[in-house]
Amino acid sequence: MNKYQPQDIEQSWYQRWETNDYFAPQGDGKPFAIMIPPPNVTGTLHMGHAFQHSLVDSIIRYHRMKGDKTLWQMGTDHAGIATQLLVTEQLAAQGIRPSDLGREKFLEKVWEWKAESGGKISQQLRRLGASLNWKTERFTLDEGLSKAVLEVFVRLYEDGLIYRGKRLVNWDPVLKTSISDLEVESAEELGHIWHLRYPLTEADGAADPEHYLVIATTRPETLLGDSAVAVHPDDERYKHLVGREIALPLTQRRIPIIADFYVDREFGTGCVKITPAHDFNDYDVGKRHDLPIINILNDDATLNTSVPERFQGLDRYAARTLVIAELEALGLVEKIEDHKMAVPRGEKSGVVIEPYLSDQWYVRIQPLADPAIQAVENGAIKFIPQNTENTYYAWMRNIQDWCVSRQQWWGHRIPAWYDPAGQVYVGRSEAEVRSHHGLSADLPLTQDEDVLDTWFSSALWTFSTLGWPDNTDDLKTFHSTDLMVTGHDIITFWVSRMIMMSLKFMDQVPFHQVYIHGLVTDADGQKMSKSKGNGLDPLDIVDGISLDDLVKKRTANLLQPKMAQRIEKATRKEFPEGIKAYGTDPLRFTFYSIASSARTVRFDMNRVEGYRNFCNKLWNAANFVFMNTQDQSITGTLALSVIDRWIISAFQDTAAAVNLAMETYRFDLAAKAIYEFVWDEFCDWYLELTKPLLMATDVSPELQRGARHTLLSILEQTLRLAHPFIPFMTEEIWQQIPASIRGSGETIMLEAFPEANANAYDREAEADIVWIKAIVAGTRNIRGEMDISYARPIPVLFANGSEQDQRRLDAYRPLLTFLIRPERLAWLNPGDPIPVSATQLVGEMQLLVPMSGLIDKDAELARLDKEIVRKKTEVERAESKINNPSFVDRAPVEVVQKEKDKVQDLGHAIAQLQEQRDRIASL
RNA sequence: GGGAGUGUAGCUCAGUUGGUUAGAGCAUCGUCUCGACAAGGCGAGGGUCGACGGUUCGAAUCCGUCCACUCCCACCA
Repeated sequence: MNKYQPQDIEQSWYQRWETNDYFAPQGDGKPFAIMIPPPNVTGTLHMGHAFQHSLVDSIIRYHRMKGDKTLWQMGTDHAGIATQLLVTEQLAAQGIRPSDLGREKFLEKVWEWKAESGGKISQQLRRLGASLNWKTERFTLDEGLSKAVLEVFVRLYEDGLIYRGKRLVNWDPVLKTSISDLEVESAEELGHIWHLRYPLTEADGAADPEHYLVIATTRPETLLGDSAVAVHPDDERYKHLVGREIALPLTQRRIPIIADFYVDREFGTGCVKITPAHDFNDYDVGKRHDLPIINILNDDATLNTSVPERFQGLDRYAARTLVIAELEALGLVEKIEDHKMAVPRGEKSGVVIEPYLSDQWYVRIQPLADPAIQAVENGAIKFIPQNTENTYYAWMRNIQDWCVSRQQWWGHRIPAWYDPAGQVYVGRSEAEVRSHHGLSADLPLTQDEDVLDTWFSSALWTFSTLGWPDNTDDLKTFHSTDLMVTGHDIITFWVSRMIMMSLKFMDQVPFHQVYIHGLVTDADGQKMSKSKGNGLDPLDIVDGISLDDLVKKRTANLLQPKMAQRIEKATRKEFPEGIKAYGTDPLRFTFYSIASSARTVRFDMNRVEGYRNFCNKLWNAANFVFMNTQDQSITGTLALSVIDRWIISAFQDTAAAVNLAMETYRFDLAAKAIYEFVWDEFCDWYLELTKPLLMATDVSPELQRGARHTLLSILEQTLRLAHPFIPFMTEEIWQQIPASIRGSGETIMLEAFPEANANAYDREAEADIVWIKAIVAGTRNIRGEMDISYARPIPVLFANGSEQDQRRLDAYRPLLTFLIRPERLAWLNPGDPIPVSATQLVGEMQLLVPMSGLIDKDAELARLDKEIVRKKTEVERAESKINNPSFVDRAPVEVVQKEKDKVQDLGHAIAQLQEQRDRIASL
């Protein structure tokens, strides 16, 4: 075998798997299905994806190997706003505006773009090794899914669960569309708060220059849309003014002073301007007091015709400047203060969001939410880890009607038509609408211009991908699906809506379990993001990237070009030599290792390096196995030595641990169990212990065959156990295992996943190996501490041993000789003279290395002292427990006995060591 | 303001229902090219488990208070 070079083996295997259709559900096993959270069709793979899909792939491969009829459903999302924005930007670069093209031409461009770049993420998923069923790949805007969307919308409408209404929504003035609460991100920003004087009116209605209320606002331009000033009903300062009027500056309007409990007396002056059309709270106040709702904005956040002419057409911020200037001229600005406040920005556009009054479609959510809450409460759906269900409950128990219309072009167009009188008809098509409502053919109907929120179609994902509304075989077989794997940020957007829609239309939960994984951050715990320039492309870890290319990638297309320099500096510091090509398997193994139940997982390149080393270790171990088994007989009568029986036994523990870890989604523990078995047991001990056996000339052929067989067999089983995590290299090595061991299967992917075999445990062999390890470790410790080269043979003597010790020494002398390189191994009988020696204890037995010429007296004294002190502190601790009557009384008998045994054993040990120490000291 | 989480070795993290000498990887120090592997072998050092109190025979683990950090939701104009 060659050196371990992941890039040599990974690509070709994936192609073979896919060509041979190994990813398709097969067999008669229990169905097991996971739907991929559909990535944006025009997107690229980021670390979060790579992490998530690696986790899912291991689960899928695990179930497939277990014999389940396993489906990992592939699909992509049309990602309405994001994709339309992307294409709009592309066109802008060519100097084209969407409005120049018109709806249809623009959509053609988007489909073109999808055709061009839509395959990218699929290719990246293949590089990751994701065993998705490509053959049934779906797209949220394909024909079938569009049919499902239409069906759902119409049925909801017919059930009275969809309605149209004029409300305040979050409005993105750049994208010119409504967006959902969830797509608004608030961050603290520094701004100002203006304290403005609002003059009271005099009896004749004119402004009273002497008497005014001071109101505080962060948005002075909205003054132009004020309908009232509110005070707290119990506020003694203002009680007498309720009912009087304000002469609203800059306008000719007079507005009332009202009393409402919404007002916080402690804040500012206790007077609040009320602008119902431009603030969610004010909107509610306005409703309660039947105030006029004065919309002062156009859809691009310029001021409209309901304000005085000089403000019309100004952008909201230009208007703010002018409003303040005029108020100052009038002497109505009391003061301006710096102010920290949460500013809502559009997730996609980054622009400040306006509450904006517009006509929108809504889903009446409560009737859908109630059963969805129950499904989690009664355990039909389980969240893992369980506390993540709090996020779900918090959202669902406070849920607001869902605004599902978007003023976009790219998406599912709302199936509603209007006649000239404004009457609305909802149906599956214009033809259906006409026939259903008996409309004459010459009545002109125009379809609603809006499209649906992207999450509307995603909400149907678990069943629409399987063919719903048709009752297909796939739907019957795989729904409800078994597991949904996603990040906690997506619980509200998606998980909750899938549960609601699936219960409504399938009368089934969409999935039985939801595994919520942590968020991948950089090594400093910072969220990876384009704007911070700290993101990593998973494929750059697989394939490697030069420092210059990495810098280029991170600083390209920044929203804030100013950041480029800082990002470049940080990147050059963090990756002075770029990133090496580590390969997919090591990257994947890293993901499993860091996937504990923590809410954030830091991605640390050092760990990738460590797990690359692990893969290399396994590779080289396989190399060793093949070297020692090729052209050698492995069939015929076999005899298993103690080391064979031990490693077989140890493997069962590992298999049990990995199975348990997979059932509980503890990928880190699965990875750890495999890592430790391969490295610490198989490589460090088993391979070493087989060497003397395989090289010996005086050992029976049966035993040698047994060792060769076990080498191959344990390697083969280990490969199967590790396959869900490191699929490529396990396949590559597995293919080289002789068919007499591995069977005639075509691929490791479809072989059985190992389970612990209760009959294969051999505790006796395990105990013997523990003994051998202790002997070897004892001499190694003396060698290491005394600085005795491994090349120099040392005499090793055993004193005070039991019969069992002697039996073991006789049996394992060749093994020990190989591992220890002693000058001799000698058993001392009681009464034999004991030379002054460096000493290690193995149970009661003393392992002695005579000091003559080898060992420094002071060094050995120091070594013994250290050991004696260590044992003494331990014995003291145990003794204090035993001497405590309440411990002896109350602790379980076996715990007490354990402490007593410990004191006794340690007592003997200390006595022996002390004796040795005294002898050496007296030299 | 409401909710959740985290704090264990220099760094990143395990630690399963309270009973281990508190572990691992990386890093550090020493040493070794011995028949798979220097992307390696062997040996070693390193922690009053955030702080304080409580429950208990016994606390990293359970409870309370506090400190520090993180995230989510709702936001005071």
